Amino acid sequence: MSAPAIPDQQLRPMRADARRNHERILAAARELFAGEDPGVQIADVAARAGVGVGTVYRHFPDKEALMGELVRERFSIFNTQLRAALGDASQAPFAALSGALRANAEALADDAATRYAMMGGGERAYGYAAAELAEFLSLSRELVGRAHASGELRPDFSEQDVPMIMCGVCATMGKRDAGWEWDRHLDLLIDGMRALPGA
Amino acid sequence: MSAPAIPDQQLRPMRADARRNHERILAAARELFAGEDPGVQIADVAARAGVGVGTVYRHFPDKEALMGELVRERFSIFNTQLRAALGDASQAPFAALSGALRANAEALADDAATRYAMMGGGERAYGYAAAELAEFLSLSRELVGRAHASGELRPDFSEQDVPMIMCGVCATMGKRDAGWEWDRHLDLLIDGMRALPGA
DNA sequence: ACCTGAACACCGTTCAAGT
DNA sequence: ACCTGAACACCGTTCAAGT
Repeated sequence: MSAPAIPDQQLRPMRADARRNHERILAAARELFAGEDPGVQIADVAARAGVGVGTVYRHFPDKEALMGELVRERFSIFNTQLRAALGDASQAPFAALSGALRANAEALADDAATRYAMMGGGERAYGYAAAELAEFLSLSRELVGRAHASGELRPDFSEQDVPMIMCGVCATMGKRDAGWEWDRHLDLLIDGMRALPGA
Repeated sequence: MSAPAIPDQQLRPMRADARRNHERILAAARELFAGEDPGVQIADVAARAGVGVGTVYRHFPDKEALMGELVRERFSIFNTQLRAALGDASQAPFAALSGALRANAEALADDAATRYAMMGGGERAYGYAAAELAEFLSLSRELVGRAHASGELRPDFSEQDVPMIMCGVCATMGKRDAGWEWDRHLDLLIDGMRALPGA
């Protein structure tokens, strides 16, 4: 067996300097991916992190893996939000679902680096987040099921529509001079999710 | 003055062989961009078109310009569709707007190459389509205005929301194993666009 | 006028040498 | 164990030579 793809997840703890470098590389990637320049290079990330390029490749097998780690961490935070919505008994089921969508969208709107990774990392970047994606769908399924049971959600809405909505809204965030607002985009979608009053 | 960015639009007509090469390059790009491989190279496009790489660069100043031309042609077709919707007196205004959205989305769903150009061409690719984008917004404004006048459209909907919706739906098309359907995405948005019955 | 493709420049990735 | 950065490979782009 070769080294794990993401040393962060390996069984034995990393040496102190390696752990520090790992965090510095991720922090540098977040700073640079969030910037204006769409052509961020691994050498830039290494320089910003204060390490050699080889060290970046020791921690992340390729550029997509570095982006994939940002995606993975973001879905982990999404899942925390979905669990909070499931655990909050004070909200009606539809409000819990739509509120979780909005909270996740707001977090993503503030995180240009992860949007960069999500939009530009290719399919393989999502592969690194497979476990978190499966958990995301599972939690979505529970929230959607409750909202169906309460009759507030349109009958044909499925848990797959939760990531679909996040993907669509994410694509419209942070476009310069586009002239639109992502939160109104989400308003349209959430209103479209409601069960028809007469049905 | 240097040569125009897109020879297709220059004042004097191209020589017959140049025109044929121009079309062959675009056809090759469409075929390759629509394929599975996300890393299409200019050398691949040139080989498929049966020309040298220098010929590709003679017709398109860089890779983004080649993608931009696909975006430009697509918005030109979008505009034809919007004009048809405006000219069809048999439809109610909301149906004309939502029908045009759906027709354009269906066309885009069948055109993976242009989706590739739209998602991966960067902001500059849209610069090549500036005139068509302005026309798209102008036509959208008229369709949206009519639907507001008839009271069927939610009051805060603006013409900027038309490209926003197209962008969001486009981002969810053609994802392998994503488990969702773009046409249901559009259903949600169109239902969210309706004015509230009680308002 | 336009075409060609070898040459150049740039950037992702590797790996031999170092600590 | 981990780090470094020169070297390599690949691909976008240019340009001198050709038709």
